[in-house]
Amino acid sequence: MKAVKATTPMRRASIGARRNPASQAAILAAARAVLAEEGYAGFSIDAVSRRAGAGKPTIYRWWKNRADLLMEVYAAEKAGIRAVPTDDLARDLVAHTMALWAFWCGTPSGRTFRALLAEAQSDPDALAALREKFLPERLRDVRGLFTAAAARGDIPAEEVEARLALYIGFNWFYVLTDQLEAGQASIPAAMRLIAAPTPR
Amino acid sequence: MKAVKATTPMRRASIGARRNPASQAAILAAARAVLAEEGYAGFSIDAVSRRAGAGKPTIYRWWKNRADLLMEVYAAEKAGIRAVPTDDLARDLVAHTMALWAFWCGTPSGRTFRALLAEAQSDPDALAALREKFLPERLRDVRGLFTAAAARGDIPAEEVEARLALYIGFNWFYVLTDQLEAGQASIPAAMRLIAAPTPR
DNA sequence: CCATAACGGAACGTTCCGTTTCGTTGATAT
DNA sequence: ATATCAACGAAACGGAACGTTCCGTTATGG
Repeated sequence: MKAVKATTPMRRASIGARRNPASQAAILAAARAVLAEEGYAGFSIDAVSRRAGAGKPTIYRWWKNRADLLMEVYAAEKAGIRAVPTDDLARDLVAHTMALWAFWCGTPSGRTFRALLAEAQSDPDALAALREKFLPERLRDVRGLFTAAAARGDIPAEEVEARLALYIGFNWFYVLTDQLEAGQASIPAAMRLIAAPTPR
Repeated sequence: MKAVKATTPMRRASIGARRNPASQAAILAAARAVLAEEGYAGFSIDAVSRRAGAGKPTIYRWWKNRADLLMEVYAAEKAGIRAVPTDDLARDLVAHTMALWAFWCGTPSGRTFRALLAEAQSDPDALAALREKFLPERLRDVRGLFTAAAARGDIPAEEVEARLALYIGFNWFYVLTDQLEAGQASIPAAMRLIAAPTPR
């Protein structure tokens, strides 16, 4: 008789001469879980591979490196945090910031984001991808808040970049120091300054 | 006959039953050099050890881990970038920011700082040290600029934290994305906003 | 029906961590 | 004078992770 249950019951074998989307999904889910439970320190390809019940070659068949996987984990998690401008930039920024921080705190995404930024400091390719692809995509909406305000004449158009940098940096500071909870009190004042009408 | 030049000529041997400050200096210099030439990616204890001509145990005799070494490298490099308040917060901030960015660009310190922030994302001890010791020390001066402005009544005292966070984040954003050069143009506008007089 | 390619698993060689062991060195205490 | 002691550089350790390469299995598509 053939070996009883020679293969583990839930094994996700080949589906033929093409990549199995179930593997991709399982790997993404495993990466999420590892980041949620272990943080960036425990996030290793081996750990994800083990957890997903997938071989490492399968991971590298879908993503070219760790940073690439991290970015897709983040993108996949990012629920539809949309930001549509009203007529009050400060109010829009406060609302978006609260939603973003809740997203960072309530999902593994905060940790994913921190891992991403850390990875970009040691991997030039990751930094380039972050700067030229990831950030522009992620910041499209919030940039829209500023350009809309500039279009209304509420802020000078030539200050959009500076104000956007202030906004991004503010968020990064709190997430990178793991002080999102304690920093919430600073949000309204900070957003009021960032959204301040053109002075003088 | 005994082996001619059995020991390398420049070897830095023991100086007796006490730690050799020359070793510490050599290690710090080597760490600087590695960071300058290889960046965070090439910064390994092994590389520093090789470059310094020092044994790894000697490194760990002086510093308890990589993050600890990184922080001392940064502290050792940090020339006296002092910030003494005048009567104009915006002007003080612009001046300090220009000096800081020049320091980050003109020395390995920018890379050291990025390495430090990255290290803190995977090492909880490093994050705690960053938050509770490194940052308060490094930010004492710039915090002084804000409290002085608050004392003058130029900004509300209860907004010091929010404005400081805006300031720190602004710098972090540009250094972490390696955009210090391109971002200089944003400094004046950003500092004007951060230093804006209490609204209304 | 057979070539193809992705699958999970295992092992590869490399790199790095932080630690241990070793023989050597030289200031200090006896 | 000499024994003690701790730090020194070098080398090697065990463990972990990287990214890659094989392997036998699987099932599709030509």
